[in-house]
Amino acid sequence: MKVFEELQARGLLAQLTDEKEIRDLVNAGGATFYIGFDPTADSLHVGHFMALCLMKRLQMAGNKPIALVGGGTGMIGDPSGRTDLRSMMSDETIAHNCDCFRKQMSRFIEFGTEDELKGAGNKALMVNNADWLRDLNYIEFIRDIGIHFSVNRMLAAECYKNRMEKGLSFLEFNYMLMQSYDFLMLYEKYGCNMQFGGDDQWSNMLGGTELIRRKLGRDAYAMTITLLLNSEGNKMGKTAKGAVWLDPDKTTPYDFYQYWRNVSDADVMKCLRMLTFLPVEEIDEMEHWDDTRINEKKEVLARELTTLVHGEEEAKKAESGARALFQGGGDDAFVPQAVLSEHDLRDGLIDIAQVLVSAGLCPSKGEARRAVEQGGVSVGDEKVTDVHTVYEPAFFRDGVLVRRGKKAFRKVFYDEQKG
RNA sequence: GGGUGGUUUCCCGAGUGGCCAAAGGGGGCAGACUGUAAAUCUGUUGUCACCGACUUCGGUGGUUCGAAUCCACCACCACCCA
Repeated sequence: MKVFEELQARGLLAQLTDEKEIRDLVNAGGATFYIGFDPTADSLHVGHFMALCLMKRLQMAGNKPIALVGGGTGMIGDPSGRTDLRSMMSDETIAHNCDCFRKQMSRFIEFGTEDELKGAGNKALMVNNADWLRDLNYIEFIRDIGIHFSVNRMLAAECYKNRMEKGLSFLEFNYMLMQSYDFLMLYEKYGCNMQFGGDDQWSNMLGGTELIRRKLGRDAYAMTITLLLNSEGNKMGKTAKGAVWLDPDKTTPYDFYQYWRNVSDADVMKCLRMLTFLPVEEIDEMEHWDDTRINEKKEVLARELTTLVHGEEEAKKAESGARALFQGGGDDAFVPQAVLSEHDLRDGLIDIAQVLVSAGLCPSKGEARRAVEQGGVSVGDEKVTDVHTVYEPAFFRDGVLVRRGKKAFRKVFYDEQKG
């Protein structure tokens, strides 16, 4: 199976400007393609994951990837799918975020130099559109680029529609022009003939192919990836606490593993297909597993993805920790830990609410107290029923498993040296 | 530039002088049922030294025994007219 067919089989492809051309180019390894990333945070998250995988797959098939970070467009903010104005960022923040992106992306794709990209190889390149957007001359820009855009057509575009009610500033309205200009620049500089992106980027991407056609009379192609939505129709990778990050300091490998271990039944197969690198045949096979093995599927999903992002060792630890907590067995050395210190003591003792808060299991003592009152807390094997329960620090010397609710665990230690 | 309406707790949204830590819904959390799923039901949802105290209703001042509620100014937003 060639790449294109594989992508298709995994249900990754959403819209394409020219299916036949794209298939031939991509399968022959003849594409130099780019995907844009807005540097809105200092880590990539699950929402970027599919794009990374796509880059990896295409690079493995011999195509040349360009990762474009939107240092320039990031200063404006893409109005697509948003209902409010995105806050602008300082240069330093953007530069820092770009660095972080590069580091994380290196796990997936192989970067090289500019010359390598232009030459025969297919090492990836990372570029920043601030390099050409920043010093644009307004008059020249609107004369050379702006003239090719029809406001009427832009307003009809999906990405601006939902903003028509809420209000859309001229600043943001320019986003499409800049993204189109990016494509044009990359085409001229590196012969970049294809752009990929999330399905919500479709209109912006078309803007680019059209601009290239008008300015240069050449064909360029665009293709979007299906947005990964859960069965409720929301973007995946978001939790109540925010995004699921790829950075282990922002989302621990254990939590990352748990996120996938807990996807709803309805979403498992879709995730396996779209996100993992397991052979399509193997996934097709899993389709026929009977319902009792649903949890097995979830484990496969969680293990595969955690391995991709954090490495095999971390994935094993996360799995082992999870098994220790939920199924007995596994090794509880890998359960997330927390350390209490002298600061947590009151009269030489520590109360249950403080334990929960210090261990990061509850955000406030009020909530901690409530959790206890509602019977959701246990320490060791004992369910805690009294809010006023106190412990000797020595009790935690060798680590005690503290549990809040069904899924939040922490192995708690006491160490007076710490802090 | 002119006019009108608005800014409430995580979100939406009630509240127009004391009975307001503030209705209702969503979301979150906990419990029951389960499969670390979904659905459903129940409880809960500002903070703390939690029978009590403290802080919150765009900002700053003011009126009042007492303000989210009244007044003044400022900021921001939406809609209409130019």
